[in-house]
Amino acid sequence: MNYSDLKPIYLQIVDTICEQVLNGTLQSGQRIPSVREMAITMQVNPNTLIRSYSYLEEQGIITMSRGVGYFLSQDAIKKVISIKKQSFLKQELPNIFKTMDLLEMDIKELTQLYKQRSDYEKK
Amino acid sequence: MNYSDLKPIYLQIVDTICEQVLNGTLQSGQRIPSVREMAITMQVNPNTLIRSYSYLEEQGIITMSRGVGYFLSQDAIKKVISIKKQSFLKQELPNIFKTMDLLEMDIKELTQLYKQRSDYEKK
DNA sequence: TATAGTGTTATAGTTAGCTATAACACTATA
DNA sequence: TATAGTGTTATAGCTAACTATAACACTATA
Repeated sequence: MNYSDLKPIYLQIVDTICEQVLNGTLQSGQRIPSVREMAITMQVNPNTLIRSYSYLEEQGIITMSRGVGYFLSQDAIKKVISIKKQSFLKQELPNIFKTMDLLEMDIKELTQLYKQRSDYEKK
Repeated sequence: MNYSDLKPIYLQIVDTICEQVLNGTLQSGQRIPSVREMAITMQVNPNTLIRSYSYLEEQGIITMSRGVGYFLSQDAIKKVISIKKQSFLKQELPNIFKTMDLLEMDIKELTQLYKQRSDYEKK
């Protein structure tokens, strides 16, 4: 993991896990790696990882059985998508459009950039 | 000012000042409010504000004369635009496109959202 | 040259985030 | 029931960001 400075590590881990839910690395309903395991994978202190897991639990994306482990909710994918979509539409998008205004960049230019990157970045 | 948690206040202030450069509230070559004044305006400690000003100075957007004050560089607007553009293209845009993939949102949908908000948000 | 207005630095204290380390509590199971 | 693997909590210490407050240094100017 490459952690950036501007976002707390525990939230960056949340993002990583959400991605893994969406891309199928982690499967709905299944158990996810234990706190200690994941802490090692993410090269992070167990306490920090618990923050990530607790956060995901609050959001209803994972659930916990004491002494057993954490599990993805049945509708984990739905939840992740709905949360991501919400924050994209309400928080990120307004900022993006604002920046575009400042840079005097119109939607046409953005479309070009989108298509360009599709040529080589997309799977 | 409404400060968010995820970005240091001094950087949020940097953003605010950059905006004011671009929208003409602050004029190229002119003096900008003193550390103390701006600290009050931004409802922030002078030390914090010095961080913002120092950061802007490093970027070449403002310059300092001891005992006199801070001034916008002659080419402040150019510098702000070039820095913003750089970070938009290299940092933000890739993330935006990535999120769009995750949400299975295509450029068409984004264009619609862009045009919608134009109807009521834009000046 | 005194002074008001600049920027600057220092001290001390708070908080959030993170770390290392250790101990504790619960559960499944051999 | 012992034990290995879960999650949990606690202690102590670090750093970055921020705050309050005060003192210091430089510059323009009355």
